[in-house]
Order: sequence, then C-alpha cells, then structure tokens
Amino acid sequence: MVTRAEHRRSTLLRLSDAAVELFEERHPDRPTAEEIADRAGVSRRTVFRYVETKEDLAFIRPTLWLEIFDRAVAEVADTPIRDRILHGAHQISLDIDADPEPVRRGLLVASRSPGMAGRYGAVNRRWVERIATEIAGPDPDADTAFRAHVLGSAVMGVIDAALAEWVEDPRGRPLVDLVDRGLDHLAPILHD
Amino acid sequence: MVTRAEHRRSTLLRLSDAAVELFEERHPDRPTAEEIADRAGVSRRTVFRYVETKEDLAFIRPTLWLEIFDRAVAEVADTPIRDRILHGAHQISLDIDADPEPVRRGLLVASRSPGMAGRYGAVNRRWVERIATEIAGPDPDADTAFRAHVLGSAVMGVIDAALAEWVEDPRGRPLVDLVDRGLDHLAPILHD
DNA sequence: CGATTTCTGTCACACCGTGCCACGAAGCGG
DNA sequence: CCGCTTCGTGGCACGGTGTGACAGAAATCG
Repeated sequence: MVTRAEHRRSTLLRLSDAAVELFEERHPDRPTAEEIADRAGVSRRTVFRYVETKEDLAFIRPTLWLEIFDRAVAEVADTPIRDRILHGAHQISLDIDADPEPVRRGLLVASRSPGMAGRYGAVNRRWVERIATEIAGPDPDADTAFRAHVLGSAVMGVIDAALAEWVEDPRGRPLVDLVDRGLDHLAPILHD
Repeated sequence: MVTRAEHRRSTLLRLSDAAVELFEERHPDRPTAEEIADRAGVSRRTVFRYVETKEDLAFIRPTLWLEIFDRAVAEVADTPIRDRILHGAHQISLDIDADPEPVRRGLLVASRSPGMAGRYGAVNRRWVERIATEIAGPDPDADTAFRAHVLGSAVMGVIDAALAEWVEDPRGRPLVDLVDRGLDHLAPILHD
C-alpha cells in the first residue's frame, strides 16, 4: 500500500523524466501533452492536474528546491543573510548531487526552448520574491523592501549564473562553490 | 500613402491598447484573441503575426524600450557603466512621460495576471542579457561574463523595483530618480 | 507602368487546458 | 474488518490557441 503523498510525488517525477526525455528527443519540435502522458503511464488529463502547462514539467526539480530552501533557511534563521543563502544553496546542492543528470538535462532543455524561457522566468521571479522577503525581514518599510528586491534580483543572478556554469560542466566545481564565488561579487552590499 | 513601417507600428500599438483595455475590463477573466483583434480592427490571424501569444500585448511598450536603450547607450558609449545605464533609463523615461497612461495600465494588468508573469519574465530575461553584455564589454572571459550576469540581474532588479513603485504612483518621483536611487545600492560593486 | 515584395483575411487543423462525471483506491472512525 | 468519506484518475466534450497554406490587396522598386 502506497501513501497518497508518495504516490503523487512519484507520479510527478515520472512525468518530469518523461517530459525531459521527450523534449530532448523531439528538439526543436515539442512533444504533445499526450505523448508525455503516455510515456509516464497516465492520461493526458492527469498531466494538467500536476502542472499548469506541459513546459513546467522541465522545471519540476528547481520548483521543488523552494521547499528545501525554506527548510534550510529556517534551520539557520539567526545567522547573517549571506550564510543563510549559502546554507540554502548547500542543501539544494546535496539534493542535486544525489541524482544530477535529470536536473542538468532539464535545465539544458529549458535553456534551449524559446517557449520555455517564459515559464522558467516565472519560477525565477518566485525565487526573487522569496529571497527578497528573506533579506527584507518582517514588516519592511518601503525603502527596505526596495533594497531587498534589488538584492534579491542580484542573488538570483548569482544562482542563475552558477547554474548555467554547472550545467555546462556538472563534473566541475560543485554548485555551492560557484554560488559562493558569485556571492563574493555582492559581498560589499550584502549585509543585514 | 502610409509607409509599411509606420503602418506596422500603428497596428501594433492599436493592438496593445485594445489588449490592455480588454484585460482591464475582463479581469479576472481574460479576453479572447478574437475580441482583441476585433477591437483593434484586424483579424485574429493578424494578431499572431505581431506577437507570439496574446499576453505579450500587455508589454509591447516595455519591449520597444530595448531599442531606445540601445540607441541611448550608443550615444554615450565611452562613459562609465553607471552613466550609460542612467542615460538609457533617462531616454526611456522621456518616452514614458510623453504618454504614461498606457504604460502604467499595461504594467498593472501584467502584475495582476498570473498567466502573464511568465511572459513578462521572458522580457525581463532579455533585459538581463542586454545589460549583462553592456557590462561585460566585447569578448569577455568566463569570469567577466559571470560577474556581468550577476550585475545585470541586479540592475534589472533596480529597474523592476523602480517601475513597481512608479506604477503605483505615476505622479510621484520621476522614473529616472527612482532608478538613480536604486543604483546607489549597487554603487560599491558597479564599476567597469 | 509592370514586376516584386509585404501585409492581410479566410479557412482548416492539431493541440491546449478545463469543467464535468463516474469509478476505484486510500484513509479513517467505529 | 466494514462502511463512509476523501482523493486521484480516466474519459469525454468544448472553447480557445497558435500555425500552415493560399489568394488577393497594397506598398515598394525598377
């Protein structure tokens, strides 16, 4: 007997893998929702019970990272902002290292398909907001919120650039190192 | 007799205005492509000769800003990066001031519609790349490109935050001032 | 002017994303 | 273990999207 949560999670990852495979095989065309559904062993209708558009299936894992980040940040809530972000990146890296290939291939597919830039941009923006609230702290005034948004975008830029480099060479430097190096560029302005 | 360039431009802006109006009227529902086409006085088919998706019609003006930015930056090509960006922002502000309402309403519509966050994210990303290449200069090495991407995201964050504040109160401080203030946060790290 | 290129509307088509309904399997209190 | 409820699913139908193909009008060019 399988719990509902386990079942949902495994179906989601099966859909994700099927989608990434098919987006690779069909490039530059795109698979239909039905093909993805068939390969994952579910009906077309069910696909849209897991994601809003089929393109979202390429970013399932990066989307799940938000939860990891939340938990990680909560663990070190009373440390400086830079440490919190690094700790979050570290926990995410551990998750990636457990099985890097699907992540890498998903990000590659995403970066090549123009139609996906939009959906990936949406994930990106959610991350910016998340990091900005982390920097702003509770009840920020207008100026603090403004500054937090700017720094949030900058940190997201670090993560983006780090991921882009890591995707090209997954056997190279660990993702955390790349993020660490990127944050160095922001060191003069990144403080609580 | 109307030149082709003029004709295309006026059709595009007519589509943009029709779309913004209808997205406002129909909120939280969304107008169909056919309704937008009818109001703009063209066929549904023609809409998709101007934009890839109907949601793009809310950002027509921000998209056109890229051209203004390119021209402005070229004018002051030999000044420090901060001045170039400020000059670009200044030229864009002049364009906005000529007719601010459509811009403001478009951005408001865009910020409220979840489906649009994605498409707006795509525009956002094009801006990040554009600014990053401006910062990186010609033939950047890997480290320079990495740093440029980080700073590009940060600058985009400034513009984003400035636009968000300006949209809320268009009679408040001019957009250039808001961008200027935002760039102050990046001053310690923003140099050539 | 005629030849050519660009823009348009019409039509047809595959596909997307969603509401609705019925059914089976998981969860839960007794 | 048993009934009742809740959740996840497939099937179907439907309005809507975005695109290829084609033919005609309008501009550009020589």
